[in-house]
Amino acid sequence: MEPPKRRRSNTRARLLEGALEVFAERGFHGASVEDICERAGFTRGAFYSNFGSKDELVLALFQATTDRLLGQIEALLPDLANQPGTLLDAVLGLLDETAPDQRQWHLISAEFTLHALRDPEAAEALNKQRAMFRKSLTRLVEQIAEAGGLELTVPAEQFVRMVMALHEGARSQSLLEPREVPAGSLEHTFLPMVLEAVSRPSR
Amino acid sequence: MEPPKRRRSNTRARLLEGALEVFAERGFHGASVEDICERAGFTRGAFYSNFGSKDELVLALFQATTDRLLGQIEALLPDLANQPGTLLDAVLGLLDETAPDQRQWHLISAEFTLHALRDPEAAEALNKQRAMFRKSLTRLVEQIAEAGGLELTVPAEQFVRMVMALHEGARSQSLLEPREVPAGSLEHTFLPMVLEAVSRPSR
DNA sequence: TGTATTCAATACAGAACTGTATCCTACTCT
DNA sequence: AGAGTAGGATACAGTTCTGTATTGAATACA
Repeated sequence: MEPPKRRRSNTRARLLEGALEVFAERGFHGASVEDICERAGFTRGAFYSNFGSKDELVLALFQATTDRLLGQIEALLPDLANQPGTLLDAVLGLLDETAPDQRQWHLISAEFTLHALRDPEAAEALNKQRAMFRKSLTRLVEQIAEAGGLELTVPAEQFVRMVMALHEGARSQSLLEPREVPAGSLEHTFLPMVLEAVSRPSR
Repeated sequence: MEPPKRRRSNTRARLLEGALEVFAERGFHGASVEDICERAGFTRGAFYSNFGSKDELVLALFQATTDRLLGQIEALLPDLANQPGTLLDAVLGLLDETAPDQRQWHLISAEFTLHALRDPEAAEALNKQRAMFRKSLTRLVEQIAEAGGLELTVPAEQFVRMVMALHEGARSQSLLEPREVPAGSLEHTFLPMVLEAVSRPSR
């Protein structure tokens, strides 16, 4: 058998993964601890040996996704900043590649957001995560703009907020009506216009 | 005492109202039938005398909000279409005035959407409601554009989809960070640019 | 005025869920 | 090889929730 530490952390990881799936399927309240354990191939004994409560699991899961997000950004940023392609390709690429499974990620993300809108502590955690993500995107925008000889007429962060807002709303529509709103269609139609409107050649 | 029919429908209305509040506070799964009854000032007897189950209540509540929305739109459209103001003022005005309590409406709306993303039947109902709302907005846009001598270079419905997506994402940010993102700020900053980009004087 | 009916309250049965306490198994370390 | 330990399974207690069945009160109607 495996050494115990690796075994334990593996169990924990599988429980977190199971929680991600089950939360996406049924929501936080709708998913029972037993559902999660079953999905991960364990019983509640394993769960309470790794987490103090369901609430604690939610926090841990949030932290885990935050860490994963951070790691992915660090891995992707250098490529996107230097490699060819337009500013928007880079920004939308980062948004998409950090959410490999669009549907699951959106469900979890919406669930977290809803939770945060009701719980100030969760809101703080979520806002920190979003601020971090936004900052990465903002820097990416600034770098590419400068490299391309462009100057923005609004703060880059404001522009990024707008992109994130549109992306979130558009994803919701795409998931609800995949035929009518193909993924990314709204972004690709309108964001070039916005970028055009807020940028000019730097002197 | 009241005549029984009025009494009954009043009870039903109060239960729906209570459900709206409690759902907004705790979410669908988090709110128990008893919570809802207590909020409305009744016991579960009243509830099961008016609704067959919690699921049925959710459907009824959705239908009720849909009806309310429809009524409000009909009341507002004539004013907005004819009275002065820009196209964007009219569109954003309609979006805002149909959601008097931004926070509660967003919570309920997000909850419904999440529900619909997991339940095809709910998705169909939600899509119908959204289609109706979108159609009203689209016609409003078309009317005002024509009256103002403007021509859109993209389908009006596509433009409206984009406005709705941005509005939804922006509202989420505003509720999470009211100080950093005042309500409506993203829309008012960027939508004029988009409109400028997709419209031209009609020949 | 008396009877029937409607609506909501109360009492209750059954299910599901959380969290705890105990036990068992497999690995570690000497 | 044998003792100790950690991780996970099993069994259980207590709570909470949904939904039903019954009861009581107020109104309509004859």
